[in-house]
Amino acid sequence: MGYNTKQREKLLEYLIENKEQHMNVQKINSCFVNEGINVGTATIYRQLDKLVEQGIVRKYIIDEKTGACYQYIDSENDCHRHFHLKCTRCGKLIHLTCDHLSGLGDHIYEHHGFRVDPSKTVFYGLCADCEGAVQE
Amino acid sequence: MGYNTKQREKLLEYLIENKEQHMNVQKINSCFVNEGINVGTATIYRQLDKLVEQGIVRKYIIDEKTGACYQYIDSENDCHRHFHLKCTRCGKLIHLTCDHLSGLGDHIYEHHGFRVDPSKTVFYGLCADCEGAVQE
DNA sequence: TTGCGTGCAAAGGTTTTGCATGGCA
DNA sequence: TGCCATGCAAAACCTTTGCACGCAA
Repeated sequence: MGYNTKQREKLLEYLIENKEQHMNVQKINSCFVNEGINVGTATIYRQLDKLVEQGIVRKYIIDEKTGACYQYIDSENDCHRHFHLKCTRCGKLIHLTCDHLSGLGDHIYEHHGFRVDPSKTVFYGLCADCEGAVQE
Repeated sequence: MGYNTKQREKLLEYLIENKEQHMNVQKINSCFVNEGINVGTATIYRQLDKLVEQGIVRKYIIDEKTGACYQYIDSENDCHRHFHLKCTRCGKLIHLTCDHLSGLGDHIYEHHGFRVDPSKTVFYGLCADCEGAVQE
């Protein structure tokens, strides 16, 4: 399982504190800098890889430009069917909870033989605010 | 709509010729080199951006490491009404017309106030063939 | 003590940008 | 002619890697 270094602890602690949001390496890095914690970027990447492999953290590919995002998997209310909605106008990212879309992946798999990967799939469209703005 | 330069024509021609598969900038570039056509990489990126914006080409993020892929949108299919499944392994694009899914957009709109645009939304995952191949 | 983890810097890759030139309309 | 498009090179960006050192167990 690997050593339990203080860098790993700090990283995990930070991800748990921010488990409602997506974090990328940039955010993590600047937070550590602000708090005076010195953790090399390479270490962050290497530890994140391990955390993902161990099933503790989930990695999302939402936007090629901002890089990969990471999120702690809260075992109490985690959902593998967690999808994302991204507004093409304002760029807002909305997390869609599993209750509403549960069964979507199953349906596509059972009826169409396709195994959807929610960590890569993003629904594009207009959020409520932007749809109103466009129609005016 | 912009000028109709010979670089743009060559690029579009090439994408149409290969409309069954997705192409990345590297492939496009080396093909042009082989044919003795000189088109700068920056131009390819800039033209692809425009083609995507104009709805002529669709852009895919399959894998963060290999970079973006592009594919001509075949206008014979009515791609505004159905969803698309993209296999991250073989690149196959599946046009999914399904009653069960057509209610999906309505559901998301009614419950989350988000207007999904099916022509821009792609489900990433593994097709039946590739899922079988991976498991072996 | 053993060997994994770390930090730094350099390298890897894709994509973007600045600027002078070229070409479409 | 006016302005957008192009080409080249440099830069920006995220991510990975090599290597010597440090630290957990």
